[in-house]
Amino acid sequence: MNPKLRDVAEHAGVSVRTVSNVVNGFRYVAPATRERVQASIDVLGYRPNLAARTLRQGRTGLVALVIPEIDSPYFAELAARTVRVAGARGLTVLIDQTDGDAEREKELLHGKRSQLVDGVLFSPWAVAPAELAARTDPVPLVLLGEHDGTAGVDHVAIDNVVAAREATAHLLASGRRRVAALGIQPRSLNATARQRLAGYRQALAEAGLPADPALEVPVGRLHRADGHRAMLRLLDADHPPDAVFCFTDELALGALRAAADRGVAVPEALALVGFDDIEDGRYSVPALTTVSPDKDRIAELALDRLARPEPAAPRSIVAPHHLEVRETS
Amino acid sequence: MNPKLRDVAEHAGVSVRTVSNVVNGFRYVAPATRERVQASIDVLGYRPNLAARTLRQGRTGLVALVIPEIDSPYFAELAARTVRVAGARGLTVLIDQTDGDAEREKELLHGKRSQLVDGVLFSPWAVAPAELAARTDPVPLVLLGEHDGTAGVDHVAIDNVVAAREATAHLLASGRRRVAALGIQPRSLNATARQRLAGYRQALAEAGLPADPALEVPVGRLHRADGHRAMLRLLDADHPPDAVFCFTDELALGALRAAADRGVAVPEALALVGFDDIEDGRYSVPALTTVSPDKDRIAELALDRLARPEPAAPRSIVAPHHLEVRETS
DNA sequence: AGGTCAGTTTGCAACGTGGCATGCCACGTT
DNA sequence: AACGTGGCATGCCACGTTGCAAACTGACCT
Repeated sequence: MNPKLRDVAEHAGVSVRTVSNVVNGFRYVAPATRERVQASIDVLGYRPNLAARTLRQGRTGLVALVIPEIDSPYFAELAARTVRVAGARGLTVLIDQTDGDAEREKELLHGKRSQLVDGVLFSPWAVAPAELAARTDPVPLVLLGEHDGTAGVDHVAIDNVVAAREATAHLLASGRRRVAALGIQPRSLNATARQRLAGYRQALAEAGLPADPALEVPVGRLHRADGHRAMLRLLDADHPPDAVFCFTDELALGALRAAADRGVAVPEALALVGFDDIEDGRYSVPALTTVSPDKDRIAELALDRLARPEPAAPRSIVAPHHLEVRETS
Repeated sequence: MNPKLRDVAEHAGVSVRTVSNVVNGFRYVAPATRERVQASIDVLGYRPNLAARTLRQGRTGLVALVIPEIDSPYFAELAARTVRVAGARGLTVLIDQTDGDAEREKELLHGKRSQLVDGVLFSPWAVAPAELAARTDPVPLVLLGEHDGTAGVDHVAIDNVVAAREATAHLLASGRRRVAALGIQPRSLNATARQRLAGYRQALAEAGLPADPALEVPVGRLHRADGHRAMLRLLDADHPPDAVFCFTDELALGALRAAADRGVAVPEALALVGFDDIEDGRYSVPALTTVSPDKDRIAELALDRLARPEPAAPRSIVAPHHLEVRETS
């Protein structure tokens, strides 16, 4: 059994309360006492029991990060930054992986981790806005990435519509005329994909181009395999595009591989823009042009929001982004 | 304030203990009672306080996963699998990121998370074996990937020496004669790098080739940028290699990019083998030949080991791996 | 009738900690 | 001499839960 305050107290010949005072750096402890108690702590190897402390003071120092998949590079990078920022603030991050499963998301939304965490950073995939609005769990929640605006919930995200418009406009500016959008989620409530599609269409409209349904390409999920498959189909079809705006870098990397499979030169015959600025895209051949969200800022803003002392009115916070032009465009 | 057992008990007109029995699925609760209590739970929105539960029963249901960087794809993939396997066993994973910092690793090793977690999965980077041996913290620990064998600690890893030998032999089998090893960690205690180097040398020796110090290439860390930099130097030097065994896929992807920068054809003029089988390598152009550790198995074995009821004698468990031959060799 | 037993419900105590209020002492002030 | 003050140490209690053991019920058996 681990030593407890009682054991330390007996060893040092003081009361339990005094040991607690030493542990918590209470002001009025005589230096001699403090020293003696500290010595006992060291000798016995005492460590505060976090469960008891938590029970007593009602806070855990834990934050849940709920994401679809930790091994998707964008989420991995976001998680890494979140853990780092949280650590600097004395918080520990606990990861929940939903695999995009609506049931799992619902559970977590409605407090499956309640009482265990001081806050939840939630990156939804499948869950409906109504579900968010119906939330009664008192633990603070900040939505990451989803930005649909209907539910009265805090969220932090970049402006997906603007970013998508910029990315598409960038492709159009280089003279491309058949620009596809790859990453549409037909059966999903995913707001992000919808916003990126909207931005894409805006850019086309501004360039006086009609939206061509054949160029709005749906995918199952947003992985390399999906991008690869979809791109092969596009390239094998009658009128292949001369550029593709991919809703994620993973899709784009899959598409890039498909172009290589078909011997299509990138960027000469086919330009690509991705989204997320994952590390992989910097070293792909050719290197991937992409929309780069400021992930550090997202993590900081989200944790700021969680740390607010009292329940404030829900806010939408927009994180910065920029277009990182590399070799695929 | 959240409702507690007391509140539910009053609402349902039963004792606190009975509510607890319902919550925990205790056998001997009359169906009618159970139903009534459940109704009260639903009405009040009761959720068990995990801190109190933890305090009472001494277990938290949390497992710490201590890794250098969550956004390194290998660790991201390992983390994803760990979270999944843990979830299936009713455990939650908490991520600690050390950034390879020895101090941070030491803290965590010696129980910074003690009392908060039921076990620690530890993937060390900088920490010395002596530090491991000196560990007194009673929380079960399983080492991942490090396999130096001196410290009396559980660990799970693939056989790095054999894997490295196979990878190198594979390159030699295709007629390559100047095979470099990329990923040596000169200033680090990292056992993994040493084992992979040993395997590489074994393969050379078996082929009757001398070890050439110029072909044993050190790097700072194991990222794409390091592989890129080191490969550029190799290619720009007098006698560039005709094959490279990279100690991680990330290094290999950086090297691949360097080859593209210098117009060196892969695999014709330069063959590459990586290590880790990360998703990126499947979609790179050309796709990366790599040593594939069975990450699912590693996660399972490690959690098995953590779950052992009583302190057993420390064991080294070897997880399976295989060589995944793709296009770079 | 008394005994046994499975099923059901309950009260008490304890997990280890920190908030609170209070006690105690030495010293300086009125 | 009485009083006030600041520094220091302490005891009691509650946080919400579950283990334990006991108690009660009715049915069934001897």
